[in-house]
Amino acid sequence: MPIRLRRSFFSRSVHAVAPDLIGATLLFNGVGGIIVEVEAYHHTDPAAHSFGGRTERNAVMFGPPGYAYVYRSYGIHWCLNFVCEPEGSASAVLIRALEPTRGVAAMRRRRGVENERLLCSGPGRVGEALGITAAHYGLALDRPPFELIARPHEVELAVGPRIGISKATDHPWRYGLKGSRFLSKPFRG
DNA sequence: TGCCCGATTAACT
DNA sequence: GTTAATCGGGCAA
Repeated sequence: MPIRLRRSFFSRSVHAVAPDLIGATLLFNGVGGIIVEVEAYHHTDPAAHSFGGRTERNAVMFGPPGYAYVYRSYGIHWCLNFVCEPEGSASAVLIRALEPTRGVAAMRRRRGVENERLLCSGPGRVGEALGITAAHYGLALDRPPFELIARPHEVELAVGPRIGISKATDHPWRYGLKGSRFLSKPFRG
């Protein structure tokens, strides 16, 4: 029987939650797959959206853990984060890539691509494949339309520096499923 | 109000 | 490897 992740799963340091999400399954309205790549962001980290303090955009990061932080990226894409740690720490995990397992036809339709490897291999692609928008900002992760299922067994992790940022680039806070072909980019080494 | 730039992607050369 | 697309957040004025 699959075990659902509870709210308490997110009541830990973002640096503990992020690697533990690799191998878990993320579904949104029954569509999604296995989380194969994430990045951790904390408000003491200059690369985090919460670094400059609370604003309208990042407000949910300053609230209790276990909720969705959704933001618009480059005016084009919607990216999904899971808020972590005790209330007020303003940290979150960016969901960067999934291995598609459920609702693949729906994801192909939304993305307009056939190649399964390209359906969810990047944060903007995950948002588009799952149909995430600003309407889902602040939703609880332990209730529909979200469903999170614990990984059934331990996995081998890949760790490296985060992608696409210009500040705090040397922290190894990107985590992936070692050897997965669904990563947004390969891990070095 | 205006300006700069970004936790990106796809389509180029 | 390079670049356009596209727009809201954040900050200076």
